[in-house]
Amino acid sequence: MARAKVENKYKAILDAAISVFAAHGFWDTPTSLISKTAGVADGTLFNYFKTKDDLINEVYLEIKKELGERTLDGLAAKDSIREKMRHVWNTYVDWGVENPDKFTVMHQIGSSYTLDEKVKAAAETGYLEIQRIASESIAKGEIRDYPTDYLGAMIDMQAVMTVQFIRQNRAQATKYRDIGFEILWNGVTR
Amino acid sequence: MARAKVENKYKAILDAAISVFAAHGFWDTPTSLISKTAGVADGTLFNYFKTKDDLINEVYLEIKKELGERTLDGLAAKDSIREKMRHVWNTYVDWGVENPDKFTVMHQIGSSYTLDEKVKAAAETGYLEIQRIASESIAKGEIRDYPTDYLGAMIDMQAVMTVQFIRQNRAQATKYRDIGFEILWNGVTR
Amino acid sequence: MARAKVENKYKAILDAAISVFAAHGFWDTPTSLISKTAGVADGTLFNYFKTKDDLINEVYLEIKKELGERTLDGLAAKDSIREKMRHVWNTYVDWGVENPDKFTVMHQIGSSYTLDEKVKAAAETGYLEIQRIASESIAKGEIRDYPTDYLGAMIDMQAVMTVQFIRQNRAQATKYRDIGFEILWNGVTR
Amino acid sequence: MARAKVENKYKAILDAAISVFAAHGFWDTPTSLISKTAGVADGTLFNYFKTKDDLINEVYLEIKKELGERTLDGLAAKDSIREKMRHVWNTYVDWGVENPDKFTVMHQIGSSYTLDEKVKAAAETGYLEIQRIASESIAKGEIRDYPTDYLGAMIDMQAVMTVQFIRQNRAQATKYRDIGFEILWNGVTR
DNA sequence: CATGAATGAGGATTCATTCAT
DNA sequence: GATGAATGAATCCTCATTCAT
Repeated sequence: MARAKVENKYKAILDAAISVFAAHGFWDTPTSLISKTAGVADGTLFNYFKTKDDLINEVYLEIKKELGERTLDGLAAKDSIREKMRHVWNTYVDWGVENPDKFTVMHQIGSSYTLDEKVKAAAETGYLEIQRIASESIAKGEIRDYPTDYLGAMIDMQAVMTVQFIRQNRAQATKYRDIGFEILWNGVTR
Repeated sequence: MARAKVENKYKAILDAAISVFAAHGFWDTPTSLISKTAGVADGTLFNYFKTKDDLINEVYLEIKKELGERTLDGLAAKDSIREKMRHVWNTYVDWGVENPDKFTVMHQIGSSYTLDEKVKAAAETGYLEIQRIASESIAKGEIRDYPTDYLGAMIDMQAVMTVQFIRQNRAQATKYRDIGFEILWNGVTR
Repeated sequence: MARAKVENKYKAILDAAISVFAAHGFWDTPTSLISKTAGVADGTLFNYFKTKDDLINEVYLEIKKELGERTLDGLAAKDSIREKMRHVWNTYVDWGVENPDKFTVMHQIGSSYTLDEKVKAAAETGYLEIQRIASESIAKGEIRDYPTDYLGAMIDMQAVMTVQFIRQNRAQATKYRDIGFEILWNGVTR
Repeated sequence: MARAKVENKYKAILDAAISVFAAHGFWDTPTSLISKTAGVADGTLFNYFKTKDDLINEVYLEIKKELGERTLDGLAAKDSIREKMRHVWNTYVDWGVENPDKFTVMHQIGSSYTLDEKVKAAAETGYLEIQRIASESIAKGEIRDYPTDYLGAMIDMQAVMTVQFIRQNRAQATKYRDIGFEILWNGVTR
């Protein structure tokens, strides 16, 4: 029970951070606002995260992990490379649309913050399987022979953009999602 | 010292800001570091930019303007849509590689800072011609019928990524630049 | 240090403010001087008062409250209007002589600072009883029919002046106090 | 002509200072606002007044001088002490009502600023004649034997208060002016 | 004399972090 | 572990004053 309470607080702080980071940007969000939002005392935050930088890194990692797991889920069941890629793409985009705060914060941190090397590495792990699949397909000649990390980054960016467009125009969600995939697919196959 | 080197100082501060923003991120760069780097007194910065926010906006606008002009230069001389697109792509990527600080800062601000609406609008103006060309080509059936702002954003993101890769691997500059264009072109045409 | 000497610190800051305000004027007293005088850290002041303006308002209110209570104390026991007025006058003047800093600061703020409307209103409350007594006496024809707020302001100003004179000449304290009252009484009755 | 221009600027700065001091208080009026209001360059102000403190002292002195002269004007023609006092009172109050800015600034500076001793002394000179008349009357037994500086200060304060009331209620100007005098007269005579 | 850009000390306020309870 | 008052370094910005033109 005591343990549960602790876990709750850790989670509460993380969630609060995501929510206020999304609203104000991590760099001008006071830790006190995070603790207030989480319903804990100012000092408590520092029992769970040594520094604010620690918290930022942790937030990033947590989001990445969630997204990674979600993306992998059901991936193995897909047969063709096209279906696999479609699966990855759809989960990514859908998750971004459903979790606007996490999505925003993930990219905000990713593009404007110098993450710990360890965290950066850990964040990648969830995506190794996808890289592996890509390599395999390249070997089979199914997709063009581009560096797999370049391909990974490309999917990422394309998704960011697509989600942003959908958010401004929810009605067109499916349309934008399909366009995005089409471009991607056409771009990488021959 | 009345009439002095006014224009110089404005420029000096702007350049200093770009350089230190690139190194530390705009949100934790003290204005005092900017003025020191620019070789002016702390207070002087505020003679040229009312607030730090003003400076950030101005930095963004200035960079966008430079890039816009550069991209347009020579564009009209190109005949086919493919050549035009190639021209835009190459100048963008080359500029990004040659101006790493400006490139970094532009995207850092663009993705993590809420710009003034006026600045946002002004920043677009340099890119209207490109949008116009895209529309024209879509009408002619040369490229697929995707929203032009979506296409614009895509080129932007693809370029960001490409520049980042090239910077980590200067030797492969041309290769990455070509791959990027190929993906783009294949993605957008049929 | 959680629960610590909270009340003490609030009081310490308030007292320090009064003391340094009296010496330098509230408008060119740095908050840092106040905190130093109070024996707390610079930042601590802002835990108790949101802004310097807040502190100024609070200082004013606190002084007014103290004076108001002091004036009321024993007032009801006096029978005639003359005795009541004499009581008010004496306490006011005596308090001013005994508390030169509070007296100075109260009038400095009162005459050169735009107080919060709320504070202004709150500051009045302690003096309503006096106004009531004045009204009553006017009704009974004991004192002339002048607006009561005008009468109130008059007593105030007369007291300020009297206290200033006494402070420059402590030996004549009683004499000035009596003269002041005499003028007042003669001015207001027929 | 050159001379005239200079005089104009001196006057312009002084007037500008009075106007903005009245609006914001002298202690948070930047000298740059004064020069802008006066229509001169920032630096020009310091050609006429060595420091801001100098300017404040000068402003005070100028106002006092004007009021002193105005009060004296026509005073000698009055016969009785009552008429003389009435004259002084009326001119003072009327001037205060007609010149709200000067009036405000004069008392703001007088009550919240440490004036140069020289200026303080110079400011008194215009009022010596009034003090002399008071002494004379006391000697003749026409008014009570109170210290003349005390009497002077009293008139001053009473006037401040009266003017403030009139300003909030212009319609009652004459009424308040008369009440004020009545109280004063009753207070000082027997 | 007039100008106004340049200066930099000073000042209010914020906020990550600590630590006694 | 939880708390939240205390801290003080750090930061943005202001403004009186100077001085080269």
